[in-house]
Amino acid sequence: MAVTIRDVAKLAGTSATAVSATLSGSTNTTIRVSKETRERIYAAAAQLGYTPSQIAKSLATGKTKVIGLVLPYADAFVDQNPFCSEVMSGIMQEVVHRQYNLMLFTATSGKSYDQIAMLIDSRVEGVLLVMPPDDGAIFLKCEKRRIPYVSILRQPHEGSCCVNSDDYAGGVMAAEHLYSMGHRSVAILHGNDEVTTSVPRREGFSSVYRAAGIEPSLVPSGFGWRNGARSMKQLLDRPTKNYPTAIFTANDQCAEGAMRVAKEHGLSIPSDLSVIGYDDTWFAAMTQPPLTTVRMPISEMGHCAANLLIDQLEGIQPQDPNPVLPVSLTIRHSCGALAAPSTPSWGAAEPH
Amino acid sequence: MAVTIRDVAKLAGTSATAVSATLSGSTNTTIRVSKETRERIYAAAAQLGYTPSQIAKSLATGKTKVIGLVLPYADAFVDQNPFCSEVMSGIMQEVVHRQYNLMLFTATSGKSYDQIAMLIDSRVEGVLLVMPPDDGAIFLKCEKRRIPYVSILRQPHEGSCCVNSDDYAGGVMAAEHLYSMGHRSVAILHGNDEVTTSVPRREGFSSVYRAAGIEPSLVPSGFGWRNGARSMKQLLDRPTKNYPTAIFTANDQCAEGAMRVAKEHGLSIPSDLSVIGYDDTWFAAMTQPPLTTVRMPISEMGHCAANLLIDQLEGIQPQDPNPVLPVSLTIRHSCGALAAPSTPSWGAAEPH
DNA sequence: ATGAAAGCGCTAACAG
DNA sequence: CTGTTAGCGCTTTCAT
Repeated sequence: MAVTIRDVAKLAGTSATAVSATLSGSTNTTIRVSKETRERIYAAAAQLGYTPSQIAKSLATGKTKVIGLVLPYADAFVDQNPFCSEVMSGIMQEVVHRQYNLMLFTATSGKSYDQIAMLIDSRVEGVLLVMPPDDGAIFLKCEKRRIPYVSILRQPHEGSCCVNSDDYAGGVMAAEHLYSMGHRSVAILHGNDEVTTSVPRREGFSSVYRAAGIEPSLVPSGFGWRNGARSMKQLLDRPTKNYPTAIFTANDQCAEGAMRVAKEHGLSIPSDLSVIGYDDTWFAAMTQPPLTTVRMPISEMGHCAANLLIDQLEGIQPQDPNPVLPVSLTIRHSCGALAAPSTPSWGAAEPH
Repeated sequence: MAVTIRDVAKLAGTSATAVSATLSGSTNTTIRVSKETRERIYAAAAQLGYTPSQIAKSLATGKTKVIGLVLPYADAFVDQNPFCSEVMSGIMQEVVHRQYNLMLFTATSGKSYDQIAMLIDSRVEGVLLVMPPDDGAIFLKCEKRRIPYVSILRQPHEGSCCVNSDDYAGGVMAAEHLYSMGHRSVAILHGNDEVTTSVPRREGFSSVYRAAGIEPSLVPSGFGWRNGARSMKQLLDRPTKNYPTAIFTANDQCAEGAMRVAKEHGLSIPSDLSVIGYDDTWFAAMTQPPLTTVRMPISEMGHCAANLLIDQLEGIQPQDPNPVLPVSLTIRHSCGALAAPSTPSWGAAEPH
């Protein structure tokens, strides 16, 4: 069928071994081939249009050069959020750079994250897990089969790498920004606690306000725009004097939903209400007004995770098994200084 | 190392052949095993925690059950457009449903679409090509190596499947919608001609207006919001009487850019300007006002392409090698009837 | 109904 | 420097 290493060897008048050593570029062999035979081998290979069978190579070496990427499936998160594309993009960069391949596993509507575990087989040397469920069956599988894995967005666990960004610092940054602009009555539209990022973000945010004796108002929300819209409606159902002057949202989509409702309600942003998002995916620049948001280094996290995993596969000890990447603040136009410090009409801080 | 078929055979007191036949579920063998041995095999396999080596299986059978997905890389298109996520999602659905696996190949910033061709090897039984360059080296490679492929968004070519949606009809729908609302002076912010969808869309659109003796004004634009913004600025540089009352844009992002500029310029949408987008990704519902847009059945196209490819791999002749999926119109709030038919102040049709 | 043996295409010891 | 030999783990005739 296909042209094999032996066909090449025959044409070049040499052995399969020589061809293998020459063409596979494996360094650690004792095999050496003279320049001349090498030339003949190249020529023969070219003439025959030889392409090595990665499968046979994998079977022989036990290495596949393939890593698996497991993506979650949670409607709003995956479907309406550029997050996954962006991590994937970061991962891809690194994967091609280090000469690996990516195999994709997604929890589609039919299959849950755990069912995917079943699909991971010997073809995959290691896996990248994005937002894995904390108690996922997938971990057991990987451990039993001794498949290394690196998680993205997961609480650090003993004996495995987890790549995160500094959510607490992100919350702090957001709070400091709002506080410095004079906002004293603020609300947090936060994601649910199962998502690892939710708690530290709101803790970081709250810590700043608490230091000033203010307790931000907590509004359960989520990572889709509908969540933001719903939460904003709740906020607007309060008596006017309890309106916050600024809100810190679960992510950019949530911010959009909240802003939309606020605008429909006649508030203008940022003069009546400041809104700060989270993530800073491309979408953040698309809102109206463009969103001031905490930038999570998403593609960098992808890079980092891929690197960590491949290092592990190649026996390199990771410097830091649980890197926490820094976040930053991207200032656009959704936050503004409080209209006039003399007019605290919009509401006062909610006492603890 | 790993537990093999022979370990299972030994424990079950039978041969590798029997185990293979039992566990691989291959139908077309002459091998039969009695219920009893089968039981013992299952038990042994379970006890040992046996998992078959797909690699060895692939080497033996010549089938890998893996298809490759090749994604393009064009900044605005991939980075700021949910299109890729949505096709991928459609593809994944079908791929897992038909028990295949997906291997990802992306043109990252470093590698062009054609360089990716080099990476496609025997591990992949077939490939899915999204928006391939029309003269891509990848086609030659696939043909030489006899790897079946199916393209998404490519002009139909002899001897290969191309999945498209009905761009011409999409243009017609958009035009009819605007025309029926009274718009007589319209502009098309179109994508560049290299992208296969661009021409039929604007042809379909124009055909409707031409039938009424009106030639839409053509403004070169593109698939990113910046393109839309730039084109809108150009439009606004015209003398006021030449302003169109409605525009048909390259896609939803382009529409957003155009709307933003229009709004900044003091126009309100849709009362001063109607805007119609294309694609209807989730983003279309996020704009302000929410966008009326032509819905391209993106994930369906993914489904369709995956199906076509897998059919081919399994020797099933495709009904239609070049399916054209229907589009539809999603009406939101960016288009409105012309203010008053008696006030054609905004401009008149541009004569051909 | 079952097993032995011969590969799939490649790599890696080991001998020359 | 180079070739021979023996697998990697599975499937598949072909005998039994």
